[in-house]
Amino acid sequence: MISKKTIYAFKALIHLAGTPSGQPVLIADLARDENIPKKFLEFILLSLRKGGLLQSRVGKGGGYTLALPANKITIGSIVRILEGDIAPVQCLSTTNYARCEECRDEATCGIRLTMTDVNVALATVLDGLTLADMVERSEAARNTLQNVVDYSI
Amino acid sequence: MISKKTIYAFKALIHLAGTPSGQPVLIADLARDENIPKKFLEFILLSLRKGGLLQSRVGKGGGYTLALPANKITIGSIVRILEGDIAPVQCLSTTNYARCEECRDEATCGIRLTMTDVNVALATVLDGLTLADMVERSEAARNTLQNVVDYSI
DNA sequence: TGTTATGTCTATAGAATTAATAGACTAAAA
DNA sequence: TTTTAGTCTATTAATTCTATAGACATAACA
Repeated sequence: MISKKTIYAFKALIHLAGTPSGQPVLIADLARDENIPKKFLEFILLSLRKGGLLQSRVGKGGGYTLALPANKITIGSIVRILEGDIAPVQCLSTTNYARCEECRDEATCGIRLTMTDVNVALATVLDGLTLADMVERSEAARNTLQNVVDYSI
Repeated sequence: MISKKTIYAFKALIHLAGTPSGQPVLIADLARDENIPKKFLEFILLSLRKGGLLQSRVGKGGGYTLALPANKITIGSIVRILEGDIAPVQCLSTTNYARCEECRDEATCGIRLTMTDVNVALATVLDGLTLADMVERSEAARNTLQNVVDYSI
């Protein structure tokens, strides 16, 4: 289950992706519009910036903008930055590897050998989806619904 | 990331799958052999029994056995019992659905529309793997390693 | 029948993680 | 040099996860 922190990040990124490019958005505005606790959002945006997904400018006229086009920002990269990892077991993590406490032998651990498949499946789907997908799918759904409404009038 | 509870469940189930069929295993033995806190394991085994994956018998000669052959026990079913769910967002859960707090409109939520793919990928891989895979892959790895050792002598 | 073995159940305590807040600091612009 | 806005470090609050305790119920067997 994805944490609230990551959901907040998605919301903020979607908001930024929908802002005319170059126009910085203030943390305060983002927090208000998306209903995210401001201080918590600060921390999230900072993580995303350090992760290379956002750019910021301080001072008047400052704020946050995407550092890349939305279709270059994968959902996987967002999750990795905020959840620390994607792997279902830490002994499978590349970014955050740790041996499992009581693992007698990693090479023959049935849990690990099976979770590898899960890890690959997750990484594949998460790295195949981007912020642009989030925006586009939402728009597509809105349009479809709009048509339904139009017809029904 | 999978919880310790679920890892303990895997270990216990693998142990049971490796026990001659019909032979009940005591909680105490499982706890000792697999290095799992006994009371915690009690609770885990109880959950698995209520979930239909284990059978138990009380009294002398009692203990736990698998309720199904290992190749009929999917990893997905184990995870669902212990983690409550598989879905990355609760609004996508079938077993445990809940509307996301601040979701304005579920039908057009970009997060939800994207996480659907993740949900499907996860369910597919988890329901395609079984306890038997865990056991077999471990054995296969052991055999391979054994051969390497043999050759090197 | 009663004694022992074993799982069941409810409650609670402790630890770890996640979510949220506070306040001082730094950088940029006008 | 004043105002705006992000940065950083600490701390607190809430929640979830892990673990433990103890009384209870059930089955086997002498």
